[in-house]
Amino acid sequence: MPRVSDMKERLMDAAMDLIWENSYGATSVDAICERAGAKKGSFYYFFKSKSELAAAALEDCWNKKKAEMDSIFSPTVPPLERFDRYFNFVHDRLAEVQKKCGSILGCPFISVGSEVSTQDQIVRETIDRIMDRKLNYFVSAVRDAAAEGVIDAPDPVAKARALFSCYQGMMAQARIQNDIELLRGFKEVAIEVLGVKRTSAMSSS
Amino acid sequence: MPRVSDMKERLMDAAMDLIWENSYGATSVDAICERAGAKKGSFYYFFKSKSELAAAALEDCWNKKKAEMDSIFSPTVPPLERFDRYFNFVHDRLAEVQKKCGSILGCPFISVGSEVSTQDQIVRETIDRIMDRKLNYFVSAVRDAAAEGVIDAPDPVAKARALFSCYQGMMAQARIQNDIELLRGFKEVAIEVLGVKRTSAMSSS
DNA sequence: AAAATAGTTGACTGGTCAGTCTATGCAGTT
DNA sequence: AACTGCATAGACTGACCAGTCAACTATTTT
Repeated sequence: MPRVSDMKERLMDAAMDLIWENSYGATSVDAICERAGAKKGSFYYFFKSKSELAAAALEDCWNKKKAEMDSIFSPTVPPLERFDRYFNFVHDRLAEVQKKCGSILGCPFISVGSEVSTQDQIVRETIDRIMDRKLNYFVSAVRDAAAEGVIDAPDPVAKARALFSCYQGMMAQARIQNDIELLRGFKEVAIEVLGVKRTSAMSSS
Repeated sequence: MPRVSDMKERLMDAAMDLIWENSYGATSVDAICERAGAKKGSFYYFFKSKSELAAAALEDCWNKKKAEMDSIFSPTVPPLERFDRYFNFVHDRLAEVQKKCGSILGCPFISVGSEVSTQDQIVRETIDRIMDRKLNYFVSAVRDAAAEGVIDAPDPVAKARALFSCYQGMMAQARIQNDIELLRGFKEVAIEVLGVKRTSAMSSS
């Protein structure tokens, strides 16, 4: 086999960075190439359009996060503690990114999804799929919590979806207001949304 | 005084329609002009940039909604019923828009806000202000509900914000999935987030 | 070393973008 | 009829946009 290249990776990473920080519409192919150190030709050698690259970049971004998600939402961890760990993890990650770029960027899937949903079916469907996979971690945790009797959840999917939406909403607001403090108190909101019984609160880290 | 023109209004309406249906980035000044039946010269006679028009259009959109909000959230209405009416109102409105344009568009402030927050301070601040005013309706209702004893709310602002985020998150998801059904069951979520006491549920319309 | 595969280069195209400018129309005032 | 303030017209600019293409380079296989 001839030489191998990491350019495809670099293009996806560059795209993800720029799209997350700015937006899909405000990110040009030229800008992506510049950041990746690629020329136009290379871009269109690996991807047949900007929208296909965006879909690939989002998918790739998810795949990189997946291992961490599996660890945080491991069935060996008590279900409510999974949420606790997850919210802390996201908070720390956003704070870290803020140091680099000066802004709270929130969840890229929600931002980009809202932006392109009516215009770009490829990207829309990719995000739809990713969000669904993300939701499933919540569903399992809610189910396990109900099985342990720490919450009541006659409809675990509905309850998981409620918590999920709530979290996504908070992140969108945090991005708009550029204020991470909104996410700080999310654990209390989660307890209320889940309807955690008074005897079995989450750890108070 | 010479002739009066409704062109400024028409430009704002056209901009709002296009931006809500597509996105800020995907909406060109030319497209706005075409829909408003205006020429470039008129556009730049009334607004000094695209971003200033967007801010004006969003502000104008809010002002048009304000009267309806005042009526829905009137202090003469029992506090929990205010939420009930509001969620129904938004649901019906989104369903109506869907008939015209084929998509569930969600909340324009959240979508546009997430899109432009890191790039356009004028628009960002406008949306920030609007969201805050919107939140205040929630805060008053939560306070009134607490005063009546139908919920416990040691921190009414936090509770209102939690419900608000939750609702915004659901709308963002409804847009991405193009599915209004997500909003149908929001009343039950609201009851849980607010922690409504079992004796005082919302009306079951 | 020749061939084949995998990746790179950068000039180029044609269209669209936000924004500018000068000329013009239209109504009420003097 | 001339003046004045508001509003419209639409051609124009130069930057930038996504995407194309034919020539080129580097590595491995035969």
